[in-house]
Amino acid sequence: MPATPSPAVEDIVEALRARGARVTTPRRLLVECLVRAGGHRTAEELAAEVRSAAPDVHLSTIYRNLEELEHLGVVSHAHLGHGPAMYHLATATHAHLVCRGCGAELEAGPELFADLAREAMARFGFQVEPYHFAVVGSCERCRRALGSDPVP
Amino acid sequence: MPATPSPAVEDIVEALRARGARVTTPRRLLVECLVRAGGHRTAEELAAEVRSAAPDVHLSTIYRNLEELEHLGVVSHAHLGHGPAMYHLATATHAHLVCRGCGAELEAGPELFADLAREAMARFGFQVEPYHFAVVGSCERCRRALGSDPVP
DNA sequence: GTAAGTGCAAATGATTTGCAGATGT
DNA sequence: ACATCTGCAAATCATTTGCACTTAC
Repeated sequence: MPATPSPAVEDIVEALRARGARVTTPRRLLVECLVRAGGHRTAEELAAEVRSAAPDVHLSTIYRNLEELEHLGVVSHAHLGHGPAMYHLATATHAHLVCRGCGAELEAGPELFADLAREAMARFGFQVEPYHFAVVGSCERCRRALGSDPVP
Repeated sequence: MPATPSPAVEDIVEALRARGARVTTPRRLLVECLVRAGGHRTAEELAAEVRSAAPDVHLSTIYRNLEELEHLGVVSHAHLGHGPAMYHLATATHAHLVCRGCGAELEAGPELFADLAREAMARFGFQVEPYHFAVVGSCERCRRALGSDPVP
């Protein structure tokens, strides 16, 4: 009973079918969750959301489908810290600044990495994808709280 | 029987003692390994090296000591991919570019992140430590091999 | 002597895998 | 029909923790 089948959902389902993959209930529900979520979710969170519509869907099914969708290029995942990976639509890709002190996450667009990307390409022929891992550091508040780092 | 007690080892051992920590055999051996290694090592690799001198040292002891040394500021660790964490002396800190295709690692100095760091500070008051996670991307060879990415 | 450190075994958390049965096409 | 998917249980991998025993100081 999902109210409004988002257009994006149909596009993705279509891509799955085109690939010869089958469109099953758990798979469709997962895609709907990802589209509805917008931002990033852990596999466990996605499983919980999917289960609210189909209680028997197993975590391993979520992982298998996320992997499938990742191969398809529809989904990607990022590691924001020591916890579980975060999954999101490839279209919602963005970099993260994560504070080591309080865990706060800041989102940043690709511009932040423009210079880094250019340098890496010029010096190493290396094409940066700055989205897979977070950039760790400390936010203003935490630096003040600790007071240990004399800001350069 | 370690041949030449590196000066750095003694400095670190001294710092441990100053902190009230005890200087045990596994601890001293671990510090020696880290100094000798220069580059990064997994906990498992360090355990293997330590065991060649003291066979009963347990992995958990290695982890506990790495944590201790990290609190002391002597050691830090980085995540270069989906495998285990890499540990190294804090003085040997550097950023990594890891190729998603072939796993090749390139080391880069802090200059690569100068612009990113400045921007993050200016825009978010966020102090970047670009060493905890690798920067993922693809090296020239892999991009050519796949041929899929028309380089911009 | 005594608290910090150690070895071991068992727990944890995230993710993966093998397999028998269910299901989309 | 038949391969693909799924649910489940068990395995794996990196890391952590509880506990009784050692050891540095």
